[in-house]
Amino acid sequence: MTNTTLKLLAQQLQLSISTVSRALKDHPDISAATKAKVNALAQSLDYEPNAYAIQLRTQSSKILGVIVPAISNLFYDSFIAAVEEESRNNGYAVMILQSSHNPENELSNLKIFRQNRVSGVFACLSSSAENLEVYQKMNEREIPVVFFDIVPKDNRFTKVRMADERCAIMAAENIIKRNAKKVLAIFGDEGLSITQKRKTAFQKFMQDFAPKTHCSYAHAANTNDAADIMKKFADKKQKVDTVFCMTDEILIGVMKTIQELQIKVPSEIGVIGISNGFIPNLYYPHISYVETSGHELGKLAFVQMMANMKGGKTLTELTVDAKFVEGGSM
Amino acid sequence: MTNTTLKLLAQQLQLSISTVSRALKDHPDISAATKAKVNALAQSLDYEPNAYAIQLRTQSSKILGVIVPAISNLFYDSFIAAVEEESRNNGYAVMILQSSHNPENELSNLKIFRQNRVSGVFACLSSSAENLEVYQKMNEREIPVVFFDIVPKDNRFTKVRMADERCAIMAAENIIKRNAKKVLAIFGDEGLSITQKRKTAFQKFMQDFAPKTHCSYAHAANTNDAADIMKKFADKKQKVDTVFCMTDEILIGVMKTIQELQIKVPSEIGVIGISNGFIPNLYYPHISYVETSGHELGKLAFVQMMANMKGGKTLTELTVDAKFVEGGSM
DNA sequence: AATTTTGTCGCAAACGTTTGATATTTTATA
DNA sequence: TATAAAATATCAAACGTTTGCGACAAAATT
Repeated sequence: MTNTTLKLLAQQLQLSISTVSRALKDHPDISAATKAKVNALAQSLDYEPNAYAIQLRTQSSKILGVIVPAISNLFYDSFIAAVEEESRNNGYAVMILQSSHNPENELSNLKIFRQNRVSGVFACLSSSAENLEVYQKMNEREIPVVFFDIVPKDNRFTKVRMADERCAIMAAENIIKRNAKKVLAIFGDEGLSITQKRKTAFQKFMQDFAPKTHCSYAHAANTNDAADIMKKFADKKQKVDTVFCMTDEILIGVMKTIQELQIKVPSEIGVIGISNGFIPNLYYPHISYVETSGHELGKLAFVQMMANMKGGKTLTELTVDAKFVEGGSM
Repeated sequence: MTNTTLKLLAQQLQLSISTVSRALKDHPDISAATKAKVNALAQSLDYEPNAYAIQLRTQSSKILGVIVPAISNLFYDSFIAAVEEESRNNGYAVMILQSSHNPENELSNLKIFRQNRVSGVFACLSSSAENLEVYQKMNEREIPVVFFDIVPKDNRFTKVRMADERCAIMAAENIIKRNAKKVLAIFGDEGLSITQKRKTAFQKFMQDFAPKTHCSYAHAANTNDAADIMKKFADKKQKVDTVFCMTDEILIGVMKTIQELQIKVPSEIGVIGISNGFIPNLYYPHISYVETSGHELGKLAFVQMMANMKGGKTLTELTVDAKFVEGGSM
């Protein structure tokens, strides 16, 4: 079955293509009678405007691109969900590509976006090795880029992210409030700026406000690493009374060890994390956490995108605030 | 900055547009010398073919659509991830839309796909009220549809899904092996065919092979429901010794109650689920589960899509097999 | 009655490609 | 040396829209 086009409608109605086009868009030049006829036929023939032709003609697509390290991730999936929702409500469709933490994929994904002439891209850097010229090139082509979560240091770009320092400090506050004496703080990939920000803020805060609290620092690349680290610090000699987990992956690893060794929470050990809340609520008692909402971030990113597309360049760095959610683990 | 087009390249090289086009595609008609020149200029001017023009001209897009109830979901996110990966490796980009379990959204999403002339769509039904004419219309327009997970009964369509009956039976087998006497089996939304299939198979198997085992059946719409149900069955009078959870959501709820009441797993209660494995491994001991891999299903769906796009209609219903993964909860 | 305004509609070019047919030059064959 | 064959490059139409401009009638204004 051949697709119905403006031309086809025009032929059947003995009208010109332009008249049909205008009728369908409710253009004032066209009489009500004609509009009615056109709409009726379009309806019965299932006319669907060809987005390609429109985009080619108008040089503007209604598609936004999202690059994410992985779709299957508790934080990014909710970010994507939020962006998709906002987009759809504003007449945009979303194209999602994953970089799998691989800069090469990131590049080829960007290429796909360029070829599909997306009208904007949300990007999360896949590695600490920032390859920014590509993004700069996007901007030169008037394709706004909004970075999220893992953002470049460079301030030629628009960025939205969690209030990383605030998150870390909030966690530290609650650790101090618990009157912890020996703290284990496990952070993520050392290469990422997000890690550095959180760690620096945490460290400084602890030194300033609880100089007598002994803090150990560790980095875990994944869940198993975190479980191992926790194991090491759970033995008699260096037993810690509070553990801070920078990510969900780390929290999961830590909890694995805690459950395995049957350490009591919160009496024997206090646990606090940074999370969107899903994982912390899986345990009993619920783990206390500083909330970072992928959903919120997605919504913020979207308004930034719209702002960038409408007005001139708004080279801001916005953060979404964090809040502490009391579980029963502290 | 204006985009570089074939026309621009042609002008600068004093060649015709068609020559440039053919040179870039390594067409045998064009001499090596010309090809070299063209490629060099294209490179230095960052030429990117305009996907819209190509799609308009060739009437075929390199975009696939995915409709999913929710992106932020432990099963669907891995399905999406797999489809995206396969697609990218085959030169396709993926457009993802969520229906939020709402048939209306499902319809408008399909519209977006039609207007963007996607060359195929993966669809997961958003409700038991199957609105199939729309999908039939897609097929008539030669846009293949591959249903996944929640599929229509109608056999005019291509479907891939988990081997639902097998999953349930495998779980039942392991329950019998444990020598369970009082079983609580919690299933999901009663309206979905996937629930019916699993429940029927489970029930029949238990009756046939362990007629003396007492089974209670319940349905939970979400995590909290499951937690409540579990609470009811954990009291003295009707204490169960084994619980079967049809979904991750249910498992989470059940485990919440189990942790809260400090019931020992597996000595006091055996727990078994159907899952992709992420959630079961969060607990200690790991929960035994029948594995249903969204990733596997995604890969299967993709090959079905390719088959449908190449050859004629292959109206098959394929299932991906399940396997039992021993945790320590049985 | 002559002129202007208003209401409808059509013409044609453009967006950036692809591709069958055709033209031109070079090389090989008779 | 003439002629066929091969190599190379060009022409022009088409894909389905949008949109500035012009055309023509009927209605309104002088």
